[in-house]
Amino acid sequence: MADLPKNYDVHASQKKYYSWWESEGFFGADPEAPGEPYCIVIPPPNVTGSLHMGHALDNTLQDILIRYKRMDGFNTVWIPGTDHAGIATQWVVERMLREEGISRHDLGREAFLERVWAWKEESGSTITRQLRALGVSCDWTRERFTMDEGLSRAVRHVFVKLYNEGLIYRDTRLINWDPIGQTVLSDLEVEHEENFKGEIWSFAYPLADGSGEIVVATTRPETMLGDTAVAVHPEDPRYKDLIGKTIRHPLVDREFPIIADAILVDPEFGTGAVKVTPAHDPNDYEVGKRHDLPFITMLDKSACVNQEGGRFEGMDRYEARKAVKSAMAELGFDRGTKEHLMAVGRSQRSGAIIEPMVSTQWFVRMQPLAEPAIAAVEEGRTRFVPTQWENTYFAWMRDIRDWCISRQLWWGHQIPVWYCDDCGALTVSEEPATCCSSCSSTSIRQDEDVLDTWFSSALWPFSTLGWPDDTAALRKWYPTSVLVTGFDIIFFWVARMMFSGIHNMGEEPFSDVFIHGLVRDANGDKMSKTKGNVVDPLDTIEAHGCDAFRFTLAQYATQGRDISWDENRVEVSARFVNKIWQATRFALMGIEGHDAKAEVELGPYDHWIRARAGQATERIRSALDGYRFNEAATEIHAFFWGELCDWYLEFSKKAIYGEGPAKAGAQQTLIEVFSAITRLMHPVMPFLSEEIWQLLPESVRSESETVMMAAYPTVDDFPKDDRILEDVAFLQECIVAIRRLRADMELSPKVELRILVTGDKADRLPAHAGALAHLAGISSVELLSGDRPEASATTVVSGAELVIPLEGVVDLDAERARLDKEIQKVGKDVQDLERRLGNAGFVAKAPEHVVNGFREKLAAAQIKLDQLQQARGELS
RNA sequence: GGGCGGGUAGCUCAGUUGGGAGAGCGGUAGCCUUACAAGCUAUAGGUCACAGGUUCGAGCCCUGUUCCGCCUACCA
Repeated sequence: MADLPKNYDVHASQKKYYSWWESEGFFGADPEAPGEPYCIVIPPPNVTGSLHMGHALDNTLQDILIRYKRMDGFNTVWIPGTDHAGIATQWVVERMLREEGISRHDLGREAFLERVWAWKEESGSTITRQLRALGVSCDWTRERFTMDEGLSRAVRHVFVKLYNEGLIYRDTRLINWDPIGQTVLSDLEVEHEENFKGEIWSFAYPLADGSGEIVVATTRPETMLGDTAVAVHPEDPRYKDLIGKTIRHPLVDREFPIIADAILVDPEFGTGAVKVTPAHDPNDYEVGKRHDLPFITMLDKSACVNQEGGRFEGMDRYEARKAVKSAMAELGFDRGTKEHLMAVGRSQRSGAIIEPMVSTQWFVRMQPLAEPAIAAVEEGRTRFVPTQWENTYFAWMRDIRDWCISRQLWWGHQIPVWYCDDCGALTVSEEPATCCSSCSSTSIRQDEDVLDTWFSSALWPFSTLGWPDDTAALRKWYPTSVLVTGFDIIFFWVARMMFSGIHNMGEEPFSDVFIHGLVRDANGDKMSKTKGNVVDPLDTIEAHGCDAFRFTLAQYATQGRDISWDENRVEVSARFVNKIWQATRFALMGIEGHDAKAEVELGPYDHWIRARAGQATERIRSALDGYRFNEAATEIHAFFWGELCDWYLEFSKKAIYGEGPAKAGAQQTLIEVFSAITRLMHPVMPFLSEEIWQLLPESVRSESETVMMAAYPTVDDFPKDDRILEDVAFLQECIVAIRRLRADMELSPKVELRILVTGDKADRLPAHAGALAHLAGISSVELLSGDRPEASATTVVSGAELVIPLEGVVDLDAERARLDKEIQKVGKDVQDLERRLGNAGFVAKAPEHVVNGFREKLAAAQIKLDQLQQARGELS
C-alpha cells in the first residue's frame, strides 16, 4: 500500500470507471428484477445541442438520486434520450443552408429533411457523450429520441385519440405569427420584452359625411390599412352622437363604422376612441367577433403589406409604418407623435416581433385536460418541491387557453391528417392513409404541418417506457418517481406531461417534481453566449475533475434559489477530493497487515466515530430523501473532514502505530468507517468513491465488486452510544480549551504542560491522557488534590476546571495582563446570562432543556470568572 | 397591473416546529506535528435591508417601507 500514489489522478479514474460501469451493465435495469420501482426520465436535451451548466446541474442531481436509490435496494432505471426540438433544430439547419446561399424551399421538403437527419446523425451524439463525462448512470440501452419509430407511433396514437374524443380540433382564429420563421407559435413561445421604446401616434379619421373627424391613437400606424371600425365607449358624451356614423378611410377605398364597445374602450385613456384592426390585434379580434366586423388581413406571411393595402402593397410592415404616417401627414390628418414604452412579443427562436394573424390551425382543447391535472396536485398525488412552485403551476393551469399545436415547419411529427380533394373530408389515422375515409377517393393530401415539439415531449414519461404497447417496463416503472427540472419549463413541459399522463395513462406521470434554480454567472446574471459569461461544464471538469464539480453543484443546490456560479468553489471542492484521498492513504497504510481473525478490542474513539458515522448517515439520508442536496454535501464534508480527519484519525494514531487488540480494533474501525463513508459519498462523488472502494480490503469489496451496487449505509449499521458521544465531546472541549490557552499565552506546541483537573467530570480525563498528549501537548494529567499551584492558569469547560501550573513556563506579567482581559470578557457574559435567566417569563414558558442549558452555562461562566479572579490574585 | 424569490461576516452562501448567529473562502497570528503546506492550530469580523407589531424571547411569525432578480399580463 505504500506505493499508493500521493496524488489522486482524477482523469484516469473517470475514464477507467465509466467505461467499466457501462460495459459491465451496471446502469442497466431489468423490470423483472426485485425491489421497489424507482424511475426517472431525463429531461431530454436538444438532440443537436451541447452540454451547458443547466444540464450539468439537472443531471448531476438526477444521478445523485438514482445512485442513492440503486444502492438502497430499489429497482431503479434512469431513461436517457434526446428531443428533436422542432423549431430550434430546423432553424440551425436553415442557417447552415443560408450560408450556402440556399433556402429550404430550394431543396424541397424531402431533401431538406434528409439534411436535418444528416445533421442529427452528425451532432446527435455530442450531448450524450458529454453527459457521460458527468458520470451519469443512465441506462443507455434504453436511450430514446422523440422522433424514433416508437415515439412517433405514440404521437400519432395520441393525436388520433384526442381527435376522436373531440379534444383536438381545427379552427381559424387569431394566432401568433413569426414572420421570420414563417410559422405559428404557441403563446408560450412568445417572449414579452418590456419597456420596448416605441411611439404612439395620433391621427384623425374623417367622417364620410364630411361633418368632422375622430382622433385615435396607435403604436402601429400601418395597421390602419386593416381597420374596420373605430370604437368608443357607449357612455362617452364626447362621442355619443358619432356612434353609428361612417368613416371614410383616407388611404384605401373603404368605409367603416364608429361603434360602441364598453369592454375594449377605456374613456379615460388617450382620446377615448380606438381604431379597430380585427385581423391583427387580439383585443380588436374580440371586438370584431362581438360586432361582426370584417377581418381584413393586410399582411402576408413575411409581414409585408398585401393587396389590401392599396398603394402600400409590397412594403414591409416598418416601411409601411413610415409611409402611412407621411401619407396621412400630407393629407393633414397627423395629430402628433409621442414616445411610448410598450411591451412587444418576440419569437423565442427567431427574435422576430410577433404579428397577430388570422389563420387556420390545429388546437388542443385544454379545459377538460387541465381539470384533473389541477386536482392531481391539489390532492397531493403529485408534489412540487419546493411547494411554492405549485402556485406557478396552478396559476397557469387554471387560466389555461387552448394549445396551438400545428407548426409550419418540416422538421417534426407531420400531422396525421389527410384532406380529400374530392369530398373535402378529413381522414385522421394513426397509420398512413391511402384513401379518404369518407368517399374512398385516393386523391388525398396529408396536412403539411408538423406538431409542436412539446407535443411529443408531453408523452415522454410513458412513451419512453414502450407505450402504447403494454410493456414490462411500463408496468414496473410508470408512474415515474420524480421529475427533476428547472422552473423555466414548468409550463412548456411539466404541465403538459401532467395532463398527457393523466389522460392517456390514467395516472399522473410522477409523484414528485423537484424544481431547481438556474445556474447564473458570479454576478447573478443569466449565462448567455452574447454576454460571453458562459461556463462550459466540460472545461470545469477538465480543470478540477468531475467529482469536485459534482460536489460543488450539490453544495450549491439550495432549494428555491438560483445559483451564482463561482468557479473558485470548484477548486475548493477539489481540495476536499484531495483531502479524502490523503485520508484514504493514511487509512490504507494503517490497515496494512490487518488480520481479520486477530483478537479485537474497540477503544473509546472507535466507539465514538461509529456513533458519529451513524448520525452522519441519518443526516445524509434525510437530506437526500428531502431533495436537500446542499445539506447532504455539507454533511459529507463535515463528517469526513471535521470528524473523521480532524479527530478520529488523530485519536487512532496511537493504536494504529501500536500493536495488539487495540490496533486490530482501530483497523477494523477504519475499515468499517471508510467502507461506510465511501458508500455515503458515492452518489455525489462516484469516481473517487469507486477508486477508494477498489482499494479497500477484500472483506469489504466481497459484498459488491463496485461501490455503485453496494448497500447504502443505514442508521442501524452503527450502534447508538450517547455516553461516548458526550464523553468525547467533553474531551474535545478540553483539548480546544488548552490549545486556546496555549495560543493566548504564546506557548509553543513543543512546550509540554501538566494539567490538574477538578470538577464533576474530572475523573474522566485521565483515561484520555494519550489523546491529550498527542493533541494538546499535555505531559501529565492528574486530579487536583490539595491547594492549587501558586502560579497557574485555569480554563473552565462544562463540568470541569483545568489547572495548568505555570512556574517556569510563562512570563507572569504577560499572563496577568491576559487574565485581566479575560475577566472583563467573562464578566460581561455572566451579566448577560444572569439578565436573561432572571427574566420570569423565560423560566415560566421556555422549554425545560432550554432553561437548564442557560443555567448550566451561567454556572460555568460564574465558575470561570471566580477562577480567573483567583488566578489573578495568585499571580499578584 | 398581478404573482414569486431574495437582502445574514470583506466575498459566496447555510440557518425545517421562535430559545446559544453559522460554514467555506478571504484576513490575522502561530506551526514543515511521521496521510495531507491543496495541510494543521488558534483568532478577529455581523443593529441578520429598514420601521413597527405579537411574545418572557424574533434572522425566523404579522403589518408596512425600500432595493435587487424572476415569472406573468391584450391597455389603444
